[in-house]
Amino acid sequence: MSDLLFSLPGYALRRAANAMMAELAKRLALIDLHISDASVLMLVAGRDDMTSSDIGRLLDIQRANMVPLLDRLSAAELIDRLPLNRKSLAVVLTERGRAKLAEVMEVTMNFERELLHRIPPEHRDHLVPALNALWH
Amino acid sequence: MSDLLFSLPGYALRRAANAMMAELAKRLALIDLHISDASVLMLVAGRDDMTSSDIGRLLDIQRANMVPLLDRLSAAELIDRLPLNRKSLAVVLTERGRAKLAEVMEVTMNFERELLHRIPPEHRDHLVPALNALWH
DNA sequence: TATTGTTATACTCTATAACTATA
DNA sequence: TATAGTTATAGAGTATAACAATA
Repeated sequence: MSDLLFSLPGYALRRAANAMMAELAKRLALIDLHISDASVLMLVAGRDDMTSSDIGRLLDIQRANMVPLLDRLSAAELIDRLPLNRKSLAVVLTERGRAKLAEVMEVTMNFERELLHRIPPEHRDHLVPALNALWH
Repeated sequence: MSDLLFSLPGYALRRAANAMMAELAKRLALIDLHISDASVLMLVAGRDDMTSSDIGRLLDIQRANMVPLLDRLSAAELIDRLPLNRKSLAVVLTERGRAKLAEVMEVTMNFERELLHRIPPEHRDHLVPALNALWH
């Protein structure tokens, strides 16, 4: 029964995700970002029409939980919020935000390359399609 | 750049794990268990020599965080704690714990079967080996 | 009526430090 | 010296309800 647990796809998925997140969080902490911060910076890059609600829907983050996240990015002067109309605000990168995004890209791309490299070649190309089938 | 995020293995891993955990948590809540509770029940099944520290090491849960978890299982009378020596306690299933384990197995096996079934056949057998390479 | 942004709140999971007692 | 069990605490992520203002 003990061994059964470690053979379950769900358990392997959980442990792999936890290990990956812990490692990525450490690397992003070196540039003073949370994982969700980095996702938001990548998502709004080159756009000027994404609202807080839009971002939340795309990243599966509740509207209410976007508030402290965007406050944090705003306090670090990485984003501005520009009125789209009298109700909505667009989240856009500042100059400093674009510079930080370049750091995010370097950390992320190195990390993702190392991640894939740990997977035996015969399984490598199957991971993303298999994972996407579980949440798309 | 926005599209890049959704193509990253790390991001797919995170979203797939979150979706899986949310679904599993819902099903286990129907039998009044947290995900970690179910893991512990499966791990100690048929054994009488696993300490809290042993379980924590195997499941990657800090010793300190095992305390409320085992207190919860103990309060539900699913486990007993028997002295192994004057320092350590073995976590063992009670009669009620063995009955609950049977429910856990039914929920878990149905869930894992459905999970695998969502993955296209050509990718299915690659998921667990790929995931295991990321944390083993 | 539905949606946006927000406040308040609570719960789970996780991480660290420190302490006592025993190996 | 190292390990087991525990307490206390803090940070991070997440979920829900409610509100005012605007679409």
